[in-house]
Amino acid sequence: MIGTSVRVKEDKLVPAHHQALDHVNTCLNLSTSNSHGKSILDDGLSRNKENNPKMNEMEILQAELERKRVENQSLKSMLNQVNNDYYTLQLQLVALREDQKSNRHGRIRGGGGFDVARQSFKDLNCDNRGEISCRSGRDVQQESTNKGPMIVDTSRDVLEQNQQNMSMTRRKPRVSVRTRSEASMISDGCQWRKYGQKLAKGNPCPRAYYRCTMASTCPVRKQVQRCALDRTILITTYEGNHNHPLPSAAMAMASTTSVAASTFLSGSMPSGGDHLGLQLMNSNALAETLTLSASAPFPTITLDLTQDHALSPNSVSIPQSSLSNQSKLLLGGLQGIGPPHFSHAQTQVLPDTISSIAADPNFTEALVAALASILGNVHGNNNNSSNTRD
DNA sequence: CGGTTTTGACCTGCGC
DNA sequence: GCGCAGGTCAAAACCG
Ligand SMILES: [Zn+2]
Repeated sequence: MIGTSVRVKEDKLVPAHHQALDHVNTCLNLSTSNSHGKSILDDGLSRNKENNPKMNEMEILQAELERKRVENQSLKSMLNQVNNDYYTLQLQLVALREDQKSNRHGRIRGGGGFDVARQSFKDLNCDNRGEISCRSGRDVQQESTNKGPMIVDTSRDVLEQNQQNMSMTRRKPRVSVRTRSEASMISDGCQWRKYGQKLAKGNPCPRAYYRCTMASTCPVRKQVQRCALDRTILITTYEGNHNHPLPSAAMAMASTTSVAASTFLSGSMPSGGDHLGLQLMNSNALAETLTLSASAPFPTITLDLTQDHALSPNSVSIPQSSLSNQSKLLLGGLQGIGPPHFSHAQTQVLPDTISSIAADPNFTEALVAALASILGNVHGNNNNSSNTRD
């Protein structure tokens, strides 16, 4: 049982993060396990040298197997750690850049000055790392949207930001994923607890509300609802960023939603309107449609994974030049084509850090892995341990 | 028995 | 102010 789940996780992990694995390999000291394996190997050699060459060979293979197993385990834990760190750093980088930019251009951006990068940064602060102490009680506010401020910090800056957060609470970006699925919920690696269900107007299918239970203070929520027009389509909407370490299985989706939200909030929406859509092809020739919308009550990024194989890359409906850099960054990552190229006109807007993230193949891999896991869940079986009764 | 789901009540924002 | 709709709470039921 445990072995099975580990193997599944491993299969998902390795192709998605082989770059990270390479990186791990360079710094991982495997000498302990290697020498250990070798000593076993030598013992076997000395004992069975004359008697049975086949036995000898078998022991060699067994020792080799054992060594690989130990190596594999340490690599896995290492990879898990690297993934966690990577996700954390990624959030911090995006948020930090966003923070600097907003400091430069004044606190409130025109159009949609969403504050989630900063929020995710503070989410990280209330993580189990205590070295950053500038927490302002954001998650309290985010949790209790309508219950008034519960912060005692009297610093003017903090209060000002709190007020801004209050005004922005209703504008938290969301990342919506449309998938074809018979199951009640796509499995994204996280643990969720259902806390409500509503019949939304205009949709006979009820909308379910879930909250992340991997940490008691985690602000992440998601809504799951079937499409009214096509009930085979499952719409999963994520909101917020995890403030705790994630299992590798959940890392892909969390990274994608987090980066997508950060992408969206980082401003630079096309000036022509508050809604755009485009279609893209990833390396597996599966078509997705990405929609950014700021006109909805909540700014929402919709990732449409319901259209199979039929779309042409020519169907991009919006010229790339009208996209924000970060949008292109995300799309480039989703397509698995490596770092995107940016026009000179927009290079100024692009933070170096974002660029370096984009240039990191791990980033691309993570995004592609998210899609792969989603698609795997949709096209494969959709069993989710926490929702077997629906 | 602890965690999760169910479900009616409640809260809040918004349009009229 | 009122009604509506979306979202959340929390007690009870359920489950392993
Ligand atoms: Zn979480």
